Amino acid sequence: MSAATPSNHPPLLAEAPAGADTRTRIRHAAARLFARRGYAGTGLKQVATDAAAPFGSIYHFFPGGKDALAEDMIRTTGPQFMALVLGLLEERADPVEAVVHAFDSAAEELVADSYADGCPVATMALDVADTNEPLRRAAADVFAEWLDGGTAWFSRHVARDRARDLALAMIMLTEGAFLLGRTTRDPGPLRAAGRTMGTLVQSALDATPRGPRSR
Amino acid sequence: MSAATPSNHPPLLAEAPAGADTRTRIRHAAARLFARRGYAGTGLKQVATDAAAPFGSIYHFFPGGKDALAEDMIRTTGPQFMALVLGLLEERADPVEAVVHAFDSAAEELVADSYADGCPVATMALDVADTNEPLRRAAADVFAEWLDGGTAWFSRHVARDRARDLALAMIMLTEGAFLLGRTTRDPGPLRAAGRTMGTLVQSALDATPRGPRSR
DNA sequence: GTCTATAATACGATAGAC
DNA sequence: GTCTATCGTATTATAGAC
Repeated sequence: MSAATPSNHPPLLAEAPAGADTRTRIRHAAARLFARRGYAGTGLKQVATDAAAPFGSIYHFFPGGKDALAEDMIRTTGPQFMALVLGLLEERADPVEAVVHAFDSAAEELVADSYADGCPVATMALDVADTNEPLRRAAADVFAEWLDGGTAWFSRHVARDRARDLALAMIMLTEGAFLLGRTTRDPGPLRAAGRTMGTLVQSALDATPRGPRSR
Repeated sequence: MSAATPSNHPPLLAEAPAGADTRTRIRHAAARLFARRGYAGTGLKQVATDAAAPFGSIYHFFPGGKDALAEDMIRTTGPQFMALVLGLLEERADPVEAVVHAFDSAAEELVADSYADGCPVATMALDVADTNEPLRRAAADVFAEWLDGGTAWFSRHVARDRARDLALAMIMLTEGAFLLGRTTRDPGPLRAAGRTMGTLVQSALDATPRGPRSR
């Protein structure tokens, strides 16, 4: 029923659409660069170049400068990334198959884009965790939303406290798998993370003998 | 038997010893800054300042400049970090208790250092994965060593293919937990990762009815 | 070996013409 | 709103005195 689109994944970090306006082009270029090169490693000059926009336009649309652009990027790509994962989970009805499938799909995409794009907020989060409090909070808010959303999803199958731990494990395994996958240029970690999540979901299901929600 | 030292953890990213020579002071200062602020976010001038060393000494001891310093940092702190984790695992005889205890200890340390220090190579790895091939390879080598070491450790209790997946899960959960913990300023993810690893090890043990090694 | 001065370049940010 | 020129200030790296 819900297994609709097989794999027409949203671009997420793709270039801006053809006739996009300047502001949109800047946002897309910044998202790509921040995700791939980190906060300090991204220069606004290159953002303007990649966006085919004049340098001054960055400060016209984002008066807060680099920090405003970075916070906008974290708060927009964060929810998009969660929506993408939740969409993959919906492609399989069985929860064990769903998590395995989601990670397998992520593994395919990582290979497809030459190991360039993983989690759009992880690099930024580590870069700013100790140096930029507003950006750290933005990343923390994103992770908190992910945890809520993941807990809600797993709560359809297991008790809430177990669902929360499953959601946490899902986020941590995703982040760790992308870190290893991008660094070693190997989709294996993502697939292994899928197998691991399958085991964890199965264990939680086994410990939840009744119907979907126990309360 | 092996449960010797309770928690006298090595410093890892601490300042250089009192009478340390210039080269050692530079290495320690660079390790701290690279781990906390990332590759592009770390300036060699500040490395010299923190090391209480003249700026030119950096290029005297590390003719390769910033890249040489960074690669040295990755290849030295990487094995140190694995040794620290393996040491924590040795503090409990039962493998399930061992992984739970290791993550609980890591959670304590993260709080103790005000959420500053997590994995010393993760931030660097994400920063350079797409921009600096030699450093990316250095980080990949470190992760490969961790995987081998972790597989060997879990192979004492379960079959080798299961041990490898457990080691992968341990690395990924560790990285994900430090990412979430540092970003949200919460030791909860590390403790949750410990519970999750405990579940996984128990599942693997249940599937390995015979003695320690099945082959 | 230790330390300083400086070169060459890139950065974020701003001013101001159009 | 679009675009360019420029201001300070960082950066990495080097040259050279001591």
